[in-house]
Amino acid sequence: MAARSKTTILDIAREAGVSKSTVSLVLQGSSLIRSDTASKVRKAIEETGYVYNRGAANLRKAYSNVIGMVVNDLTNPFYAELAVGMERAFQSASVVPFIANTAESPVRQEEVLKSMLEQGVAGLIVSPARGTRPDAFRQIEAAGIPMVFAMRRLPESRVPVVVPDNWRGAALAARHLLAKGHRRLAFLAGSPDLVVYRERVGGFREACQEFGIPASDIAVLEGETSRKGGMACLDRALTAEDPPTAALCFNDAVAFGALLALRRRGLEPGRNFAVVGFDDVAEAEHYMPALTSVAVDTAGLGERAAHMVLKMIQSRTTRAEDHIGAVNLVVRESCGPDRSSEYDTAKHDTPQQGAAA
Amino acid sequence: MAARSKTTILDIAREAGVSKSTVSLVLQGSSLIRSDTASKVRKAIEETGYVYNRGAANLRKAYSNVIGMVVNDLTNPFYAELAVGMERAFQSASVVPFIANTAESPVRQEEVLKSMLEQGVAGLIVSPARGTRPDAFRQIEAAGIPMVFAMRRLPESRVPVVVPDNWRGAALAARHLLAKGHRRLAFLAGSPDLVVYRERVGGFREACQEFGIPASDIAVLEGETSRKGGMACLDRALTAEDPPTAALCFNDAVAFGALLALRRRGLEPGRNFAVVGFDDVAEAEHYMPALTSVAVDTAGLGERAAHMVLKMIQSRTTRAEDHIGAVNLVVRESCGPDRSSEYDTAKHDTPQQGAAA
DNA sequence: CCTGATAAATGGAACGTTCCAATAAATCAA
DNA sequence: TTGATTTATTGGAACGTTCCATTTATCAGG
Repeated sequence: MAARSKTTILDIAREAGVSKSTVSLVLQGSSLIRSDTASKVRKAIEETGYVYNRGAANLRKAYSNVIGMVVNDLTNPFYAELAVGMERAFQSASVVPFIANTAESPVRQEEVLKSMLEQGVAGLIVSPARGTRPDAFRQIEAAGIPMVFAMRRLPESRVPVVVPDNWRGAALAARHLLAKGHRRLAFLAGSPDLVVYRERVGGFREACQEFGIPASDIAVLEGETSRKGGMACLDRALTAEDPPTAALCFNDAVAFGALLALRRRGLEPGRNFAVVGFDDVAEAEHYMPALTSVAVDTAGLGERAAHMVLKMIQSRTTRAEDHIGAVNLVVRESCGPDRSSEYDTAKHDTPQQGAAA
Repeated sequence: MAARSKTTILDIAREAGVSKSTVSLVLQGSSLIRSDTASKVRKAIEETGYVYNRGAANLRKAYSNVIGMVVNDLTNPFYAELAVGMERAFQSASVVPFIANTAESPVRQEEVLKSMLEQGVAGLIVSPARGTRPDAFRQIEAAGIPMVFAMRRLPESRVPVVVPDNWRGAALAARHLLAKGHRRLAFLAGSPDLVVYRERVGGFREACQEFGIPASDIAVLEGETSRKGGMACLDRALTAEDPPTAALCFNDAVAFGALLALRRRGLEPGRNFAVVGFDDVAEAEHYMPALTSVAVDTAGLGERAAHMVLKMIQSRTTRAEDHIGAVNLVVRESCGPDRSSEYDTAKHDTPQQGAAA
């Protein structure tokens, strides 16, 4: 049914009675072309249903307008939000981001990266999958393609990163709990193969030390960083001989799981046990109880990463300075700051700006 | 720092002491090449850090291995899940899906589609943005590119669709509420510019009619299809002179909003007011109270859509039969099926399979 | 050792664009 | 009117691949 012959620049040149070069110039919006010829050409383009072949163009031009965005878990609203922030930045730069999901699989990640390379992306924003080998990006670096890591960093990598101030965020959260009088604390879920984890646990430990909490009174429990993992970790924490009274969770998903597990045990989050999350996803505000969490301005970080890679492309460099994003603790109800547990209008978060490290 | 000269097929031909044609053949895994020459070539590829230029290849081949996936709202976990289902299907077909987000903007959608066309996608899976004009896909259809709509359909379109059985799902849910004795019902959020909406409201009305409910006793309230919209709609519903006792929500996000609004008013969802959602996102099971919802097998539909477009590409057609996915009602706690409101171990959902229409 | 067949490798044209150098057309100063 | 300038337009050679038609190497069978 469809006329499956492709129209090229030559067809529309013939149609408009000009040369292919003229058409090309028009396509690029050159000012060298008289405006009446230009509109003649544009009309022909309109009529023939011509579609520009970017592959052919890139062959000659050696730079493209697509930027790859590789994320490790799209179903996590956190990463979706990151992606949205990036798109916002790209839109005004007339580049198109193509998103691909690795589902936390290094193998899949390799495929995806290869495909993006082959497609000729101008730059890359990557949130590396867990368990990524150090040499996974060798080829990209060799090709000199600008790349930045977002939200996650690799141990020994020279690739610039855009991450929140994990250490400070965790310390902030822990101090909040300590200031409320808690003396036996737990850190729930995550595992040390992620640098983020080490940073967050580091901040957590530091704050505990400041308050003179003996190491024996803090429990750091590894586990899956999901709702399920949170439930499991909390259960594990509470079965200890001398259980903690408060927990800092690796991220909000874990925190939601912890809250759920508390309820299941007949404990009331906020009153009997304090919970703090990390990331401050949109849902945190609307949870029951509303979750106290470390806000990292996800979309802002995404935007930042986008600008970074854009600038790198422009200045044809593969290096840039790391950006450590400010964080701040958004206090809501899950630590029971006020002893009332009414479901009144959630107090509006007034993000007191935190300084970057 | 980086050696910014690109290696081509000729470079590796020289390196391996063969012709470019041979290299090309090796790249395609042809059996015409003796295995020792092949491995010689592969070694050269390895050493030089060569990256295949798919743009150049497509120029000659006129078919590509990328499929575009255009979704209207990535931050909705529902669509993210859809995307994941699609990826699963594509992975085994060695095609790479590139995801782009339109954020419900027809303008952005146009840009994104144009870009994908230019990039030479072999096929397209689209969940159209709200307010998409009927001729938005004219160019794609003219180009004869296989396309399927997922989750949403356009009023007068011949493009094949993969959607859940919205009508039946809504009817199922409404009957559930009616069977529980509710006689004043509301349908919350959404608006008639979406075909999905009309289908769901249709099923809802049909069920009410079956039970002989007068039209004056059912309230259909339009509104934003978000948590916020849900809260607003519920508030609106309850201020009516003779308020409903149960609501079917356009989707789960709306339902979560409705539950929240109930709590804010001091009402207990499940006991004082029944709420049913639609889509059954992962979160529904873990909510408090666990949300009764119409399950649509999102990932399955995504997979289905992927296979559909794959098949269309293979058979070079632009037509296919619509797929209407089976739905079933997952009964949890938000309609208070049992009058106990304990937070005990959530009853495990036993999805009694519903037949397709 | 040759013949014919088969297997393996190759050169060249094409794909649709951009860009440079060159030409043609329009404009201007004298 | 003419040459000098400026403004518009154009052909042709790339870009990195595939694929067809050839050429060259390999191998049986006589």
